[in-house]
Amino acid sequence: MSWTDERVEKLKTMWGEGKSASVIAKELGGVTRNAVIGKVHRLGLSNRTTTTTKTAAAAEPAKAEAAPAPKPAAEKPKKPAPEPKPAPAAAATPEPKAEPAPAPVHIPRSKPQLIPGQPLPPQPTGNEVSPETLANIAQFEKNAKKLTLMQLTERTCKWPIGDPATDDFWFCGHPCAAGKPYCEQHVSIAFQPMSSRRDRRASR
DNA sequence: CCCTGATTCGC
DNA sequence: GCGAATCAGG
Repeated sequence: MSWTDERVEKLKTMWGEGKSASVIAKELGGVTRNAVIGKVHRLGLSNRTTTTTKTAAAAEPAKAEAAPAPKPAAEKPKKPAPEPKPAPAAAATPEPKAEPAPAPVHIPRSKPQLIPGQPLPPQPTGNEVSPETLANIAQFEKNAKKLTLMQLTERTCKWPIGDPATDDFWFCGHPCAAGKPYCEQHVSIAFQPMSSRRDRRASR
């Protein structure tokens, strides 16, 4: 696959829309995310006010060019227009920038609601758990992996620990069973068939 | 571990 | 010019 005009244009458009390189690559097909990024750089439409690195921007303080554009007198009467390039991509970006994800985080210990029929509302219900188990969990959480939201995957326990309003907050991060959102420890207190709560007393 | 973009360098 | 490999941040 080569960079035809159409493909380049699509690349420009999508990049302008803030799509990630991998998404663009997938969309275009036949190219990798690296190819897309490489092309983006070659096209000169790099920084998009996005995340990551910025080492280049930071490491660019000592670059004071003395001769930006001397252009004294008529040299090349090729174009009377001083600025033929209005940079449409940048200009056509209203940038509403609405935060889509405020904090879809659930609070572990304060949700007495428990619907048995629900397929996957594994909301960590504040079920009454045996003190031992609770202490167990507490100890367990103390040496959790303390993963950040970014680091969570399908295989990491997504049990929130601490106060989301403070920096004293992280996710368990222990490996979780296939399909389960939490590790075994947290699964055990996450969904309790509520019948077990009654049984628990009987078993003691 | 997963993702992001940035940079390098052989082709 | 191209893009895989690598780097670096989150």
